[in-house]
Amino acid sequence: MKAAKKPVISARKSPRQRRSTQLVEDILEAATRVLSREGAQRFTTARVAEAAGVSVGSLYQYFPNKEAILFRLQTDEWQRTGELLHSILADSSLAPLDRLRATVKAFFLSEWDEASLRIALGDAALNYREAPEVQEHRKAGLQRSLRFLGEVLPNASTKERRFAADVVMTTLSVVGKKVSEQSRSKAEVEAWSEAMGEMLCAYLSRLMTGL
Amino acid sequence: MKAAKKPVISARKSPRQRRSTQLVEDILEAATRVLSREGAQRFTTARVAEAAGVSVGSLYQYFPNKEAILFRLQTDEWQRTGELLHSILADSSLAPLDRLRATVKAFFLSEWDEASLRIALGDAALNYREAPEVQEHRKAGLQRSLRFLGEVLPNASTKERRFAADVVMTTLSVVGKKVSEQSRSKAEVEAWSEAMGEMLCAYLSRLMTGL
DNA sequence: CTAGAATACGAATGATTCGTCGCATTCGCT
DNA sequence: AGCGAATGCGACGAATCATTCGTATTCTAG
Repeated sequence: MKAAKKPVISARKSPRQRRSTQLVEDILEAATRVLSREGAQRFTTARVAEAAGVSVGSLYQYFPNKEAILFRLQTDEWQRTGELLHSILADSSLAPLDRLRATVKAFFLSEWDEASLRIALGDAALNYREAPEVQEHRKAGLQRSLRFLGEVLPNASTKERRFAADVVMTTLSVVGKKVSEQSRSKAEVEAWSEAMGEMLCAYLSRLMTGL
Repeated sequence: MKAAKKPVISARKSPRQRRSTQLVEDILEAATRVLSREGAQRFTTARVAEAAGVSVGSLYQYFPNKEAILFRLQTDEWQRTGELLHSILADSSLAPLDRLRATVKAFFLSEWDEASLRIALGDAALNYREAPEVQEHRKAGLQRSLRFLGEVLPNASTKERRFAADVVMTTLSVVGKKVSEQSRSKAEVEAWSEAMGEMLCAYLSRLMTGL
């Protein structure tokens, strides 16, 4: 794979007047619609602009390129899901492993009911896979799950906990994605979420006793 | 996602003379090189043809379109890996769960040492995700793993075994892909393969006792 | 009210790519 | 050798896109 030119992914300039603020919102909303309805392949600046009732030129006033729009959508999505999951994982009214099960279920259902958007976002992510911004978000997500693992594996070293967190979170996200990709019924998704919940709990249980 | 025009993925015509047989081989070999070196994004018929020392026109004599070449590469890959994994999973000189561990390890290492090709093939797969041919291969792979699950879960119903096989195989393949995507050292990949081996074994063990 | 800044527009540009078609060359066979 | 079929060629048409830039419109401060 040859080195590609470095992509700019951050925003171009901030809106200063009210109309332009609205314009950026319109663009993001339209981008979501286009992405979810047409798929990553057909996500083009022209289509987004049209769906937003805005001209391409205006779009480029606030986003340096197409990827920036996609990355923004992805970031917002990560934000939302991250908060959802973390709130469940931190809820101390349940036993730790039950929290994990609940988290898995919530995640799978959330992926499921926005499947077309999530799938398209995933497809689009190929374009900025190696961007440092992505690594940042990944690390941040891992960080947040570390508190939970401290609870479950109090005797493990930090390194071991980091690794376990990585394994659990990666498995969760990647299987969740795959499952929602194969458009299944809600019942099937729930069955999968239970299976994965059990699998992850079984793994952690083994680590708990085995360390 | 709007419906796209149906893609033709099978071969166009079979070579009849020796030179054309050679030509097809050259094309496939070149396609592998291009895909692995340039990535899915830059995989174009022109580049493949040039790398093969062949004209685009000739290429289109034997492949109806670009996807057909990619799908052929993917199929060959599946064939090889499928056989590798199945041979390990069926080797009765080891305890079942140890066979599973060995399978996981073999799979992860195999993904790892051809990472750039596997990644690019995965990226390219977006274009024919829903093609029936893909489902076929998926089903076939699942089928082969069922014998193993019969050994491990003799008391489970066929339905339960099918589901468990799906869960295990999906998790395996999808995590393996992700891990090799984040170009890691061989040692890291081995650590992951052990972790996933343990995770899958822990899951199956729980099913064995829980049913 | 008005000037100048901010914003919006969208046609034009340049780059890529897929797949085809008419013609040239080579092969296999008698 | 010589004929018809198979094979190989690569310029070309058509399509799609990302991004820019000159111009028009709208806002805001004074």
